Parts: sequence; structure tokens; C-alpha cells
Amino acid sequence: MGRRKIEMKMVKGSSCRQVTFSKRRTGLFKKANELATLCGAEVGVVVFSPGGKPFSFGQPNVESIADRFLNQEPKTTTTTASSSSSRKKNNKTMEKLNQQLNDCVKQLHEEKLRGEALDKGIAEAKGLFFANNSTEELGATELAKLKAGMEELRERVKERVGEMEASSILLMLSNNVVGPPEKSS
Amino acid sequence: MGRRKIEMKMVKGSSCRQVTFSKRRTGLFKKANELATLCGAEVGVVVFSPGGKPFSFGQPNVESIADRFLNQEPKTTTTTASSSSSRKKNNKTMEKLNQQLNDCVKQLHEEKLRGEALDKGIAEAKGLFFANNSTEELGATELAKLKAGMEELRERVKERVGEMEASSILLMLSNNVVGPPEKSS
DNA sequence: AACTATTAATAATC
DNA sequence: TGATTATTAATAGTT
Repeated sequence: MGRRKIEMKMVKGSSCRQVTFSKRRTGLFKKANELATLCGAEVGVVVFSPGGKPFSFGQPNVESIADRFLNQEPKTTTTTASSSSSRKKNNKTMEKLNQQLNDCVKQLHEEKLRGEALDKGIAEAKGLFFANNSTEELGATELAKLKAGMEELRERVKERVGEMEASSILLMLSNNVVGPPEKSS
Repeated sequence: MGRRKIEMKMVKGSSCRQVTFSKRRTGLFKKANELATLCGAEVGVVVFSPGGKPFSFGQPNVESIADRFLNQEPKTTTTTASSSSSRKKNNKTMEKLNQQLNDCVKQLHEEKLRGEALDKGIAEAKGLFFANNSTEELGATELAKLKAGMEELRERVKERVGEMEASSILLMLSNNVVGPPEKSS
């Protein structure tokens, strides 16, 4: 959500990285606060900067959250029917497993969506490319258009570099080749 | 950032609140992950739902972050997993959960590999395509080669229709255009 | 540090 | 319940 889409890789340049860190840390804490406020949840966030400096946000306070999480003592019984004292730890483990499973399923779904998007883009590009079945009939005019198209293409795509570019490339290439019909042969 | 601006007050209606909690918890964890990735920071987030259910995100893991924050010192503790004999039913459930988790992790890994392969192919194709910086110098000879290349391309690719085609297309196209250097203008 | 052009998150809706 | 869409909010690059 900025002037450009950025890759999810370590930001190069410690200066830029520091700026990004500050901005995003602020944003993260704001989100945490909103979650706590809107939903009445207890939220704790701890961040260590690349330099090792600690930052924290907590509702009501980080220590209690962290402590509660680490000690894993269920003080508020939830919808679990009955529990003996020796099973609390077990239940906790199961909760964690469930949580991990949920997270994994969610991630898997997202990955599948991403893969499908890539497939779709590629398929679309292929379709456009091969929709032009008149390769054999390409005359000098069409070739000239293709040349111009490639030049324009390079300029345009230099600006934005994203995952879907391959399809854009083929799309534009196709458009330029098929393009406005002119007489050939 | 939705259809409307919302007040920063506790959401009324436990149902709506639950939905908001889920969505925003997901969003918060995503932001935390991005901060960690982009800035190389260590981030730990713990959320207790209004119902008391714990959720957590950690890079590299919540425990170490929380522990480090509380103790303000690096500390390595070994967790002992002990088992008593009166938990067979629970164990079975846990086994199932574990199995599901393993399957999911495996699938996720495969999906990620697939996505990465697609990314790689597209990136490679882009690189090859734009490595040809001499578009402006394309002469009649090169254009003829391009034409021939496209024809050959169509023939070849008609046989094999796979995911990696887009990159092949661009690769071959690039090769045919750049090809063996001949004199031009 | 403040400012936009854009992207990303998400409230309401389907 | 999960997917989609219209809008708002976060923020990347700029000044």
C-alpha cells in the first residue's frame, strides 16, 4: 500500500529498513490496539529491532500477557465439558495443535489461490498469443508493428515489475502483432 | 477500510465481534510477519480472544520472544514432554490432529514449491526477454528470424502444453530475436 | 517529518 | 461460512 508494491524480502539499505521498521512497527501496534479495543481481546506484542532494541505493546500490559502465555495455566475454563487436573496440559497441547492446523490450512488455501492466479495469468497469455494464428502471413508491416510493440513494451514494463508481467508481455505482444489489420502479402 | 468507517468501540453483537476478531487477528499476524521479513526483526504476538482462547504468532517463535522480553536475557531452556498413562483417548485425538497437521504441512510445502517454480519461470522469462536491449536495432534479418522463430514456436508448443510454457515462449522468442548476432543498421 | 499515489485490509454484502 | 466488493486505512516513495 504505497507508491509501489514491494517484494516480501529484507529491505536493502539499513536507512530505508529503519524507516520501514519504524512505520510498520507503529502500524502493527495500532492494529493490535484496534483488535483489543474492538473485540475486547487481550493483546501483547513484542518486537526486537534488527539492532536488538525492544519495543512492546500490551493490552492491558505485555508482562501479564507474556507471562500468561508462557505459564499456560488455563484460569478461565471455556466450552470444554469436563477436565481433570492432569489433562489441562494435554488440552493445552491439543489447542495448540488445533491452532497450528488451522493456520496451516489457511496458509495452504492462500498458496493455492496464488498458484491459481499464476496459472490463470499464464493460460490467458497463452490464449492471446496463440489466438494469432496468422504467423505465416506476417508481412513487413506486421513485423514493424511487432518491433514498435516490443519497444513500447520494454518502456512500460520497466516501471512496474510484478508477477503478472509475463502475461502482460504476451498480451501486449499479441495485441501489437495482431493489432489493427493492415494489408499484407 | 471497509464499506464504512467504524467507531473504535467494542463491536456490538458477539457474532459480528467474532467475525471481526478472526479477520483482524489474521491481519495482525500477517502484518507481524511482514515486519519480521522486511526488517529482519524478531516479532512475537499473543492474543487472547474474549473467550480466553490463545492465539500466537512468533518469529522465530513466541516463547523465545516472550521469554527474552521478560528476562531481558538470552536463555535456553529445554522443554520436557512427559506422558502419563491415563490419556489414551486424548492421545488418539492428538495423533489424528498430528496426522492432519503433517499432511497439511506437506501439501503446503508442495504448493509453495509449485508457486516458486512458476515465479522462477516467469522471472527467468522476463530476464531473457529484457536482456535483449537492442530492440531498436532490429533489422530486417532479425525480424525475419523472429518470424521464423514464432512459427517454430507455435509448432513446438502445440505438442506440449504445460505450466512452464509462458517462460518457454519468451525464452525462445528472446533467443530467436537476439540470436546469432548479425549486422544491423 | 509531512505528503500523495497506490496498495492492502477489511466492513458489508452475497 | 466462505467468497466478493466497495471503501477506508496503511504505507512506499517523494519533497
